[in-house]
Order: sequence, then C-alpha cells, then structure tokens
Amino acid sequence: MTTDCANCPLRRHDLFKTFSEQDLKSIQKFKVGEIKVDPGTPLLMEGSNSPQLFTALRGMGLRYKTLANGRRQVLNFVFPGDFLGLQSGLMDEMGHSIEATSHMTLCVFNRSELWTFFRNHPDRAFDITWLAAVEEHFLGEAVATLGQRTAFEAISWALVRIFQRGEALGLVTRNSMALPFRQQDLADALGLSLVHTNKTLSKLRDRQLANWADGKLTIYDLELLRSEGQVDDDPLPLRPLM
Amino acid sequence: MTTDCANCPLRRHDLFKTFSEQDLKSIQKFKVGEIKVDPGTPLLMEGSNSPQLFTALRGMGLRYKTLANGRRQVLNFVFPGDFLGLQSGLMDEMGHSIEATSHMTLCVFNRSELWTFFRNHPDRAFDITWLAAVEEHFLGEAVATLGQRTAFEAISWALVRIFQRGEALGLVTRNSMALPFRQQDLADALGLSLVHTNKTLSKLRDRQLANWADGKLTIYDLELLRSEGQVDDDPLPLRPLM
DNA sequence: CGATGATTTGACGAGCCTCAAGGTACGTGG
DNA sequence: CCACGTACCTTGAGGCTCGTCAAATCATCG
Repeated sequence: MTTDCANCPLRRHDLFKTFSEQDLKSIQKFKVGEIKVDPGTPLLMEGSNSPQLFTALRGMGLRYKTLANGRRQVLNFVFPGDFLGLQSGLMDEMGHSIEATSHMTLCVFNRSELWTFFRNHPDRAFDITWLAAVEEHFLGEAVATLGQRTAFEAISWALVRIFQRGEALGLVTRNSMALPFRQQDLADALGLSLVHTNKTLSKLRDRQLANWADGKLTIYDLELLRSEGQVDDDPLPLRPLM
Repeated sequence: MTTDCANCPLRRHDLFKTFSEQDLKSIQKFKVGEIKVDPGTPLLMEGSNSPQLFTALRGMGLRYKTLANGRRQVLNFVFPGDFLGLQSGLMDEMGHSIEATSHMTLCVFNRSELWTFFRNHPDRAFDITWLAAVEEHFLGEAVATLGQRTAFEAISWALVRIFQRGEALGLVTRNSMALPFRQQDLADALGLSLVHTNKTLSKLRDRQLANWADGKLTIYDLELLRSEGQVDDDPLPLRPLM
C-alpha cells in the first residue's frame, strides 16, 4: 500500500517547495511504488546502472565510495527528501554507493521513464537540475572542509549542517534529534581516524557545545558551534521534492 | 568578431558530443557574444548572482572558495569546454568563485534566457543536467582524494586527471602540456601546504614519474602514475558542449 | 637594479594516525 | 541463566605525515 503523493508526509515541511496540481499528477504517474528496507541494506552500488531511482521518505542513509586500497569515503548523509540515483539516471553509472543506516521508506521511480518525464515536464526537469546543482554546492563545501578545516572545525561543521537539516525536517525536539550513524561513519566522511573522531567528539562534549551519544545528537549552543565550524549562515534553500 | 558556433574550435575534439543542425542553431541563438580576458581576471564571484554564463573556449582557470578564516580551497581547474556559472543560473548564487589563470576566451550567454532555453530544448536541458551530474561526480572523487589519499597519492591523482583531460583536448604534445598554474594552486586544491606540495612534486620528479616546471607538465609514465594515484581507468565520457 | 612573485630547501613541531587494550551493550546458544 | 561472540565506543602511548617558520635562489619587470 503506497502513499498517494498528495498525502506525502514530506510535503508539510516548509523545507520543500509546494506542488502545483499538475506537479502532483505528473510525479504520481512517474512513481512506480514504495519500498521499506532494513538498516544496512544497499540501495545503489558504485559503478552499477540501477533501473530504479528513489526519493527517501523516512529514515537515513549514507552515500560512499570505496577506494582501490579499501578505504571508504563517505560523501554525504542521506535524509528524507533526498533524490537518489540521479547519476545513474543521467550518466550510465553511479559514482558512489548508497546504503540505509536505519529503517527507510523510499519512493521508487523507473529510470527508463526519466527521459520522458524530463521532456514532458520542463519545470520538473529544471527542479532535477537544481537538485544536482545543490548537491554540487554541498560537495564543494565538503571539499573545503576536508582541505582547510581542522578536525575540531570539521566535526563542528558537520554537526551544524546535520542539525540544520534535521530542524528543517521537523526531526528536532528540544535541541535533540535521532542520528543513526556510527562514529566510524562520521570519521569516514571527514577523512579522520575513528580514534581522533572519538576524541574530538568528547572535546565538543567537554566544551558544552554538542553531545552525540546513543544515536541521539544534542546541540547545546548552535550559534557557538556554527562559528567554531565557520559555517555560513545562509538559510537552507527551498528544495523541490521528487 | 565572435566565432560562429558552426566553426567552434572545440567541436573537432572527440571529447565532445557531435551537434545536430538543430543544436547548432539553438545554441547560436542563446550565445550573446565572446570575451577575452587576461590572467588573474575574476569571472564569477562566490555569493554573487551573475547575469552571465560562460563556456570556456581557450585557456584555463580556477574555481575556488574562500573560508571565513581566509584560507582558500581550490575546487577544480577550468579547462576548455567547461560550462561556468550554472549554479548562479539555477540557484541564485554561486557557491564558488572562478578566475582565469591564463589568457582565456569565453562564450557568453545570458542567464535570463536560460529558463527559456531550458524549456524550448529538452535535449539540451538534459545535457545541462548531465554536466551538473558530472561535476558532482568529479567533486565526489575530490572529496575521496582529500579524505583518503596521502599527499603523494593525491598529487599523482591530480596530475593524471589533468593530463587525461589535456589529452582529450589535444593539448598534449610528446608527453607534455601547458599547465598555467602555481604550485600554490595545486596545494590549495589538495588541502596541502605549499612546502609539502613542492617537496612531493620533487619526489615525483626523482622517481621519474612526472615533471611539472615552468608551466609545463610532462608525464613520463602515465600507467605507473595512475596506479600510484589509484585513479580508476574509466575513459572520459563524451561531454556535451554548450 | 631594487622590487615582486614563484620555487626550493632545511629545521622543527603539531595534529592526527596507528597500534593496543579495555569497557559496555546486546544477542545467541549451550 | 550464564558463557561467549560481536559491534561499537573509549582511552592511552608512541610515531609519522604534514604544517609552519625561515631564508635562499631565481626569474621577470618597471
């Protein structure tokens, strides 16, 4: 039993652009189903050419690459509203893998219909391009983080970005949100060792800035953390939802 | 005196997709002129909302971000064929700045006409999205480089990527190509200090892998360098030209 | 020719990595 | 119900990669 797009649980959040009736109809037609997956389930594989694209409805996940020497680089955390698989939809293969780290629910689309959708709905095509550009923007920030920030700054940056996204999605209650990742995931995202990540997190705790434990992230002083991480305070832009 | 798109000097390279007659006509109409700039000229500024988009015809440049603490992160080197300013065309501001590091010639487009172009030419719209996806793919690799590769591996990776692009553009003669950047630029691209970059480059020289001096990059053993840098050997995909 | 910018080299120290070990929570099977 | 394995977090010790500081060399240019 799949949800009607008109009743999509994400639409209510003001992080997302509002749909026209036309948009609703066309996206509903593009959508072919819904799936629920368990933590640890791989959704898309680097180098593969998946027949399906997804929109994350509930739950979280990871985008990552694996290098020849076996080391893993996490590119991004996946949140509700993210559109997954665009690379394989456009080019013929994914540049990274994606897997669920919590229980997830996802909308499913057929890659083979992407081009038709693109041609018939130029405004939605524009939205897809916009999503790609936002992703590019984010990765640019990530590159700057890995290249120029210290471990302490990098972790501050990451926690602020995560928390901001959580707030916009209504996942935050009283300064806290669920964050179903391991310290190893954050370490791999920031190019740090697990040990140093652990020690830096405890420094954040000592300084009363933030606490991430037992899958729950609590921010005590967002403004201070923002300045430690040198995060620009642009408001999150309104995202289109696919 | 601007070049006719039909005579675009880039079209001959097999790096680029071939144009249909229709494509030629529509892109020619979108194009509003051509400019030549000197080394050091800023083309687009982070946070700005440029009225113009560009395609690099000749010459090279840099994309970079500046952090609050003044440090600079180079995101990418700009080569002929690159489409510049898409972020400001889609979102309302650039996430990075772009400047010329050599003499450059660029095609100029009006940002205000992007949406019309997008609507009227769905296949070209697809191409634009594809370009955004390729950029995202590249930045993903860059993140992995900064996060997981040693200085030696990172520089090997960068030189291979640059050289491959140069080859596809016909810029390489007898294992060498012009590379009009400073060591500081490469250092800022890889998150390394200038000093360490310099020392690592001389190690590459000692090991007879590559030599970059006086604005000229020479690769002695591309295969070996590729394996040192753990660069995947996917062939460069055919790029659309805007 | 002094001034400026880029490259090069040496010395030293710090930030972060690796290795190692121990702690806790949780599930599984005897 | 307890022994055991597994996964993740935590903490300490030591060392290497890489950053910072400093200064010399070289080329270009007004």
